[in-house]
Amino acid sequence: MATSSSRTPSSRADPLTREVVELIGAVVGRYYEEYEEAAAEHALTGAQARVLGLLFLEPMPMRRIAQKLKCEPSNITGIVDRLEARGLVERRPDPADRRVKLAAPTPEGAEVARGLRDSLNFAREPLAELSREERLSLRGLLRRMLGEEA
Amino acid sequence: MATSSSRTPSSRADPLTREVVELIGAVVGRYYEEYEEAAAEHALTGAQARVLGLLFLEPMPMRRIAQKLKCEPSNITGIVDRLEARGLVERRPDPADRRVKLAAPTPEGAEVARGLRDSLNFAREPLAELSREERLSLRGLLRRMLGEEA
DNA sequence: TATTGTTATACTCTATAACTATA
DNA sequence: TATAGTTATAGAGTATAACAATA
Repeated sequence: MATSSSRTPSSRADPLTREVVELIGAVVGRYYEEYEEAAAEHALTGAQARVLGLLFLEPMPMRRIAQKLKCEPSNITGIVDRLEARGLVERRPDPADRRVKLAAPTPEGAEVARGLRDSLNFAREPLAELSREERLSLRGLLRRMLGEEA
Repeated sequence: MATSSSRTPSSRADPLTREVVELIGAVVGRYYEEYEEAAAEHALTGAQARVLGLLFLEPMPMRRIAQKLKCEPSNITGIVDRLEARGLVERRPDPADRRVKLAAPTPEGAEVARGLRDSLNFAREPLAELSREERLSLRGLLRRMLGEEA
């Protein structure tokens, strides 16, 4: 299905779409960069920061972290190990199923997660260029792009 | 300058800005995911695909690749090694400075880079939700966000 | 002396496969 | 037997430090 889907014009997108894709790429690069910097300020790797941020929203089983991050469950073991060694996350037993371990942020972990989130909000410099009206417009367009999942 | 910039309100951004930041985060996650998938379809890692895409735009010295990707120059050696081993990139001497090695895509590398770019354009599904007018609007907003660099 | 690219080293992230303890 | 989490392993990306060749 990925190979020969009948028509595959050499220029797949009109210039406008192509340019918008490029601009999104630029935003992605910038966002990613700032996210990594914010994580590093707390001596965390990007992956560790993402896991901590996820658990800050809601404690969950190891397996579900892997699903959210779209990686193999075996990777989560090490990431949570390192977060746990730093006292930012803890593993709790699940009363309902003794196979399951629920990962949850410690109070200190929650504090770091808040700091991370705020750094990121603070690192929203690009948005400062936009007026309130423009941000409303951007919000609408991004919501449309992302469909109903957001 | 990163530590104590006087006022640091606990809620740094208004709800609208905060939501837009979240939406951008969602777009970033989606874009990144699709980029990695497109790279994997060509049996490339994300980093390899980024280097190849960069060289496709313009051959450049190893050092400059590192600057563009914001990583240490020593990392580029290995990435280019692997691309070169696959015949996608070659190292050329710089006539002007014999310390410098210019990395450039081979014809096959250029073809793969084109395929990658087109996959990415094709993976613009989210944009399909928007009308031409909306895409124009989005382009304007993204340009504003990114300042004059885009 | 300073710079370019490389090597050596150590750590993290990643996927795969095999293991354990539960269910 | 199936599932949750782990361990073991190997490959790749990353930063740091030291090195050779060239400027």
